[in-house]
Amino acid sequence: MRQRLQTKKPSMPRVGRPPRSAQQSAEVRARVIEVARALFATEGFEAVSMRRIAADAGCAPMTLYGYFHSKNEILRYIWEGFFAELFARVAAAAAKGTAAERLRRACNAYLEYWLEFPDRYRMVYLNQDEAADGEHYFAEESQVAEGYGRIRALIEAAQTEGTAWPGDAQLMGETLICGLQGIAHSLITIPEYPWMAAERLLVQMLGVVLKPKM
Amino acid sequence: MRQRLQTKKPSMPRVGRPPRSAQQSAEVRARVIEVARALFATEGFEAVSMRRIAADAGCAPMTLYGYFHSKNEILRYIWEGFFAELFARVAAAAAKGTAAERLRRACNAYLEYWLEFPDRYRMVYLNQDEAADGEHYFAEESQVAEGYGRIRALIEAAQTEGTAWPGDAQLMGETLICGLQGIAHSLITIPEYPWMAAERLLVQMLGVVLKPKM
DNA sequence: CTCTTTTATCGTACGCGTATAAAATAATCC
DNA sequence: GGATTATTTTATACGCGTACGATAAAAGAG
Repeated sequence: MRQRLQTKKPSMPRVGRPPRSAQQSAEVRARVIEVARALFATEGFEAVSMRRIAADAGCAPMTLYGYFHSKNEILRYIWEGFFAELFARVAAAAAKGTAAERLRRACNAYLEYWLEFPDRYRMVYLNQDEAADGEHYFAEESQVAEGYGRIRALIEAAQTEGTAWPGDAQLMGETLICGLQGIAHSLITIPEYPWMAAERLLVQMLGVVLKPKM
Repeated sequence: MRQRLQTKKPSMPRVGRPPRSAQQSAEVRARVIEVARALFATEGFEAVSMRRIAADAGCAPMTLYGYFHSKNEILRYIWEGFFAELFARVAAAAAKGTAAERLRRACNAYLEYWLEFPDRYRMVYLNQDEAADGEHYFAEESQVAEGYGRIRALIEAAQTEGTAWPGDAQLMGETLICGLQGIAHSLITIPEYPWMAAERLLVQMLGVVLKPKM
């Protein structure tokens, strides 16, 4: 009943078909992700089936499950592209100027990105499923936590500039992020309500951090 | 090929099985909604199938579609109960005190409701489908628009009190609502991030409207 | 080569939401 | 009483995500 003892690492079988190399896996995954990205972009996430992705990728539907846990995990890989573009825009917007101006423009770029691509917003933020154990999550590590940190740094710089209110920069940053998120969410998911213009809401929201302009 | 001319109102057939009375429709709908509400509350929206609702309601699955356009429309009827409880709590919280205190407590009650029932939040705000023509939407009419109006009135009262910043009360109200929504959304959908306490985020967010306390 | 073992791929099947069309029902007309 | 007709109810079927088990493939062992 006991597993056969191995001479090398624990559970390294010496016989049998070898598992895919990391490179093979990465290649297949990359092809599937690219196929899925193109389909989702033109037809939308819900409208594209795993059968369709498999057909375009040249394999059987269930083969995809050897590389991804679920359709949603494929989507989560595609988020990376969204966030990369988003953060590139935000970084470009916040490249120069006073700390207050950089913060203002960064927030504006953030908001404009989601309002320009509401379908992407829905794919990311109206996603019901939460990642199961071992799924690719694309959580705080990498870009997102880094972006949050930059917000806080900008707030601290604005505070030393005298253009931001004094107070806990972390708290102010999280509040601002929630506020931006709420503006995007409300305008995108309740479009039938006659919201004020996003720029005006943003200016008002920035009041949690920045003192009013002269 | 032409329809037969009718003597009474246009398209009032005089023969054939008569349509359900409004009361019959209402009774069946109410029973289905109650059955669905109970099931959704214990098992969650996704986990409950139309077949299951139909079995509990004592009809064939497709019969439900004579009374509702979709599973999501059933859910939208159930929202009404959520919002009724929410607004009752908000109204109770805002019953007495200065305008600033009432606003603060109303916002706190709003936020606490969703944080206490995150599943309800997800059912309402992570809902992908938008209502098709003719579906029961539960949109601004009734309670929600009324709630928004009350927020604005409280802000105006706080302005005359001198406890709120001057400015466009409508703009400030929408910004505050977006901010509350964003706090709820972020804390509920990204629970793995170490957010600051909701009360602190709320106090900070109220800064878009209220002057700091002494 | 064949046998064994491990992994990769895929065919089949389940329950889902719901479109469609057949069946049942309830009324009037003759 | 049929026969007709408008409406309600339901049986069937489709494509979906994916669990499960069968099959194919790739390696060492003999």
